[in-house]
Amino acid sequence: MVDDYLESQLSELIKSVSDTTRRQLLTQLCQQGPQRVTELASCYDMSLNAVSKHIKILESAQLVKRTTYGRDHWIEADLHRFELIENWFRQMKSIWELRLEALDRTLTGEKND
Amino acid sequence: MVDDYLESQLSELIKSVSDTTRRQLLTQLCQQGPQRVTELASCYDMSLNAVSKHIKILESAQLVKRTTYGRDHWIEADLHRFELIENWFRQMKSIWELRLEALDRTLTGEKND
DNA sequence: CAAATATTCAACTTTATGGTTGATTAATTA
DNA sequence: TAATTAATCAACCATAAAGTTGAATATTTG
Repeated sequence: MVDDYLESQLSELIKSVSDTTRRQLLTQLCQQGPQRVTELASCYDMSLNAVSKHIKILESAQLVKRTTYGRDHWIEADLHRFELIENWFRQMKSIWELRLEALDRTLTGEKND
Repeated sequence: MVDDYLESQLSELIKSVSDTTRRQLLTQLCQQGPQRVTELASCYDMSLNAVSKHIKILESAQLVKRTTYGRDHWIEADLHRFELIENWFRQMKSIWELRLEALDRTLTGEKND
């Protein structure tokens, strides 16, 4: 009964932002706007290839999009997909809080009898 | 200038919810309240040990807490730490949206000159 | 056209992750 | 007290993840 597709989408999305470098890349892109791969890479203490891979991971999670002009690839943040994750968190918290409130009512003693 | 401690806390938290089984465990705990390890494990198609490990991961991310009575360990969801993740998402989205709005103003043509 | 540049692809290494089984520890119950 | 039960620990395995280097592929520029 659990939506496997949503579940795996959620896993991919969450994993993609679980890495510090990728979170930094996203921050950088949100703050400074679209940038080329080499530009992005210059900020990190790792090979261009490593950064290129991180970008591909963000891309396949649909958190960035790529536009290619000749040999230059422009990478741009696209946080629409954040909604999926945020919904999950919101939903979890509401279930959790509901139980706590119900428990609280029980402990305080139901007034209705 | 980046807070390394916060960063690694965030990574640990996000990683801990990036796994489907752990998300399911959390859901189960939020919906049904505290449960023992064996009870929890009975719902999954994997060994008790595997589930026990998942619980430990959630525990060290401080998303569940454990209370021991004799040989029974009661596990309870505790989503207070969600705030950290939610703050990050909120902050990212606001940076992203700010840039988009600024860009939009630019394209529409600044009225101020 | 040759050299330089931007990027990815491929192969490899190391370490982390998610799972297993078998043994151990501690608490309960018959 | 012996057997059962709840849970972890330890060692292991397979796969995934994060990084490296070197080569390949386009595109641009001198």
